[in-house]
Amino acid sequence: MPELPEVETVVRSLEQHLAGLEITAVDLHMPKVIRHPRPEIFTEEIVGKQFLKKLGRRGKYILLNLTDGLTLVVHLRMTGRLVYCVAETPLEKHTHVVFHLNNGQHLRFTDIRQFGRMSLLPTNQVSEMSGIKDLGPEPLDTSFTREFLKKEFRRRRTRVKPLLLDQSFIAGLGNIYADEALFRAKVHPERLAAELSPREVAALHKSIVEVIAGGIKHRGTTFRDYVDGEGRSGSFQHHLKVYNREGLPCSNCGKSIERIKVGGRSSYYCPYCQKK
DNA sequence: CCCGGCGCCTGAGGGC
DNA sequence: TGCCCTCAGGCGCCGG
Repeated sequence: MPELPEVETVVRSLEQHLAGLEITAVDLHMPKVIRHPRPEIFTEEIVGKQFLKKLGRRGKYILLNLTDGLTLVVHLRMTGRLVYCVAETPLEKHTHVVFHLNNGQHLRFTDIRQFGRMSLLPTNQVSEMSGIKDLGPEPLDTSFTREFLKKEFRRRRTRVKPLLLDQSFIAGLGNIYADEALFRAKVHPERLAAELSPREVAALHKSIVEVIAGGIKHRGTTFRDYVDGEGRSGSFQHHLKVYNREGLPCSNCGKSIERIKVGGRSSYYCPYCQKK
């Protein structure tokens, strides 16, 4: 389930391969993944364009910048993969889009669950795209300050876990990194955001930044589906303290990690270290 | 504003 | 070398 660190890793790994390459043809095996424009127009417009040196990311959205002022926006959702590979690589099952490149290689989009989507639009319209327009600050941006978190938490009437998953509040956190950040800050996922102490908010701010930076440093978390732009797994799963660790001992106190539903999502936490 | 629930999908894993 | 059911969770959408 690609979250900010996974998406950032994909972008960085693709950047070094795609710069300057031209898209010569597109095989569209699953037209519904193209959200905009209509599939036929999509192919027509993207063929002949080259990837720029600098690709981008906003929240969990991959921004593949192209010549002629266009950007290919890709969201991997749950099981999507965007991988650069030699053309001879056997077509993996669930390969929905193949971009042929002028060096004979491929950029392939595969997605078991078919939730992932892509759009082609003018670069200057990306920030206004639905899904991107309302994103909150990037956790690693200078705009994501302790004061921002304090101010926003104070006026929200919701529990802290769903708030961390709300992309219009902070961009890029998903279930894994939200649970890890809460554990490291010793905050119970069901606590009301407005009721956190200044000390807790400060700790949570710090732990969000640390856990996201740690995820990027270890090239993402791979449980099953996630790989980077070269098909390589990440290793942050070895550094997780609570996520997917139900019944295992807490690294801090030794008590058993528990799983509850908060806002309809699994939340892993330590009932001793993260008191309600 | 805020919440819960559904739909989209496939495959893994548990119970029997 | 089964079968059925639940669940995994990102996001858009809908209704209360």
